[in-house]
Amino acid sequence: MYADIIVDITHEKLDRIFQYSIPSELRGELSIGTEVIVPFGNGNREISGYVIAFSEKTDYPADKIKPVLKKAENSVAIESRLVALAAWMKEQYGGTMIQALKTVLPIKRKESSRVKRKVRLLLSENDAREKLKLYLDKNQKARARLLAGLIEQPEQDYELVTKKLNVTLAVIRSLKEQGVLSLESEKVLRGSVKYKKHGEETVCFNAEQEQAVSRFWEDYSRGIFGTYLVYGVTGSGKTEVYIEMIRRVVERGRQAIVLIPEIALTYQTVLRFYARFGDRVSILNSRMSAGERYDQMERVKRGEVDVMIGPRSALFTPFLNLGLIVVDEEHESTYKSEQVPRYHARETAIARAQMEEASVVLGSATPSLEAFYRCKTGDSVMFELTKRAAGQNLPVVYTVDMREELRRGNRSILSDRLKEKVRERLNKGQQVMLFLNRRGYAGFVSCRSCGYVVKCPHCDVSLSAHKGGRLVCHYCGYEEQAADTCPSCGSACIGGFKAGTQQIEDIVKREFKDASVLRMDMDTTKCKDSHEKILSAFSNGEADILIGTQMIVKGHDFPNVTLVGILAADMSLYSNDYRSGERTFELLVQAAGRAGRGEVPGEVVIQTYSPKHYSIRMAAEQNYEGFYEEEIRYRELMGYPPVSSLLAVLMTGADEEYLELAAGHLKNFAIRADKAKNLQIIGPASPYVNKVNDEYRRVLYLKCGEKKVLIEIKNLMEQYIEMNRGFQSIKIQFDFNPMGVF
DNA sequence: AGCACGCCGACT
DNA sequence: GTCGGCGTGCTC
Repeated sequence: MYADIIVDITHEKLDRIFQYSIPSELRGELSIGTEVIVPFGNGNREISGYVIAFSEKTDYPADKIKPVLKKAENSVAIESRLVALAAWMKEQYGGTMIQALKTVLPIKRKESSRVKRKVRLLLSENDAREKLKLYLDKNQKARARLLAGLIEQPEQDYELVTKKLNVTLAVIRSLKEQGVLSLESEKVLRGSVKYKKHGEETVCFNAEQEQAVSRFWEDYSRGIFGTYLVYGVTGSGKTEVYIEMIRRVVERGRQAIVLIPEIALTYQTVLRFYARFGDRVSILNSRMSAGERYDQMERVKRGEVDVMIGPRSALFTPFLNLGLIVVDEEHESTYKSEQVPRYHARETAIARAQMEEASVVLGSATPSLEAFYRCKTGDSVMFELTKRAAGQNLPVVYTVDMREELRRGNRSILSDRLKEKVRERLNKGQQVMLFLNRRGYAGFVSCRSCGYVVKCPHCDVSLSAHKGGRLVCHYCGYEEQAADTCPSCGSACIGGFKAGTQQIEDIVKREFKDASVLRMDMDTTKCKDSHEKILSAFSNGEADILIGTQMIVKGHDFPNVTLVGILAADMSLYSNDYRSGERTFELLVQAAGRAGRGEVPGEVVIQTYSPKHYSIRMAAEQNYEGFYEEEIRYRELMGYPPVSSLLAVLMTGADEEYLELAAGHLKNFAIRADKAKNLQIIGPASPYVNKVNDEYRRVLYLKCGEKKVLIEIKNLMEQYIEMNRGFQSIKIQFDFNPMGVF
């Protein structure tokens, strides 16, 4: 009997099974998922690993097999179920088993995992240059390379240095001994949020809520663990429904996970859970340190927690008897991981629930096409909540055709109707929200004479103009000062183009001189709590108008907001992204939902250049089903998810020509591997953003009606990539049903 | 990742 | 010849 072990080191070459013999004293002690200490390599360094399977036979020479040393101390007995889930994720989303395990396993290293290693030059520039000369004379190439790199940029990340300059730890060490550089590690620790305990509330359910809970409970009691979609407009009391379902599940001695998009945005929701379940609730937060997360997981394992609330990663809470997973605001794109494995929390929640005999409840006011499609095909049961709990009415929506405005000679970003409405509200002492769709599009700087656009030297994106003449790259943070004349033709006609939130702030301030204005976007919320501060300032009535991007439309009720203006509703509509219609609809409905949350009925003004587009029309009518019908027809026609499956293969490399070549080879391989010829292969194409951080990118799309086929092809491609050394200098990632096109 | 091994230019 | 830097390959 041998134990198949995955060694806990992040490196692709070690991402495979190593077999160890099991000494007699450990027999029966080990199970799948146990963390163990094993001897490894020459000199038998002791490292940790996870048992992922047991096998009777081995292909490896028996005399070379070493025994497992012991179980890891304070070994987090990670549930074998989580290892199984990791295996499922690896299969579904690609990547290595190690990567999958790392996303699934509780964080065990107390603080050290948050440590970042940095290399810093200790010499002055002159001394360094002298030293560099010395190295070059001695023909010490690696040292010279490293030093030259450090002269350019005296402080760098360890990983960056080793990769970019292609030097090994040995080189860095010897330079350290010579006093040329220092290798330091930075610890990052942050405080947690404290939650107050509240008294219990009594809740009365309306008929729809009652029906949802009882239908769910009927199934649950009979041992039917299904997937449900709570489709309810904002303010229809979804949270109460979740809480009641969880209460019943917890009463049966099982635990529940509640996934929410971002903790800060649903602070009020969290408080409600806290009020109901007290300290049996634990909260995971993206701002928490590894140590704090670890403590939470320890509490979970000691059985002190019944309900875990948190973002995507909370899905992997090691509950022993998981009974229910709630995915709130299920349509949110933050549920899709941007790192390998690029899993979707909704799909993964459903998979985990099936493995552990638990139910899944999805909730949204604007369900994802995927979730709604599941209901149509009978894979999920839908509960509809149509009544706003407090009995408020839906807002009145006006659509303004901006082409018409232009024809009438209004060249402002604000339509006459919106201006008039804003003034009306200001006179009444009510608040207004102005919402700008997407920041990235606006504010780029171009030359009106020759058309030159100022771009980031490291990424293929235009720089955005900020206050004080700074030009900033939103991808890598690069900054430069804006030039007075065009660097290409010398013309003075160079300047900012279109409007970002900053420009709109200026325009609004000019238009409504007596109103106080707050702005909320990526720049004003960089600081830790600034997000909360701006929202609470607005909530307290410290400003009349709030201007912002996506982030102002989610969470937080502002009872005094009676007008919402959507400035450029179609800004994201005509990118060639297959989800743009869905995203536009979602945003518009959510933004409109901000109006009239108090007693005064709300109004919404949607400014658009394409008032006939179904996303905008249906959003104005608040008609989800109408939108769904149109959108699903389009997805069907084009073979996009959820009707078909789409696999994006992302390739990144520093050498563009070589990347192109490799991408072509991979495409040809896919064509050959697709024996039944039921695959549609598109590309390799240059993504919209062609270069990030000096690395070029290419993308290949594979479409197929059957997901199984795509997964098989993905597995074959992974093998092919591993076998051929030509792919070594290229990073390849798989992304199933990506959140957009690249 | 980390360690040993072996190649190759530089220097006693 | 030998010393030391640096790339390469292996780890059950």
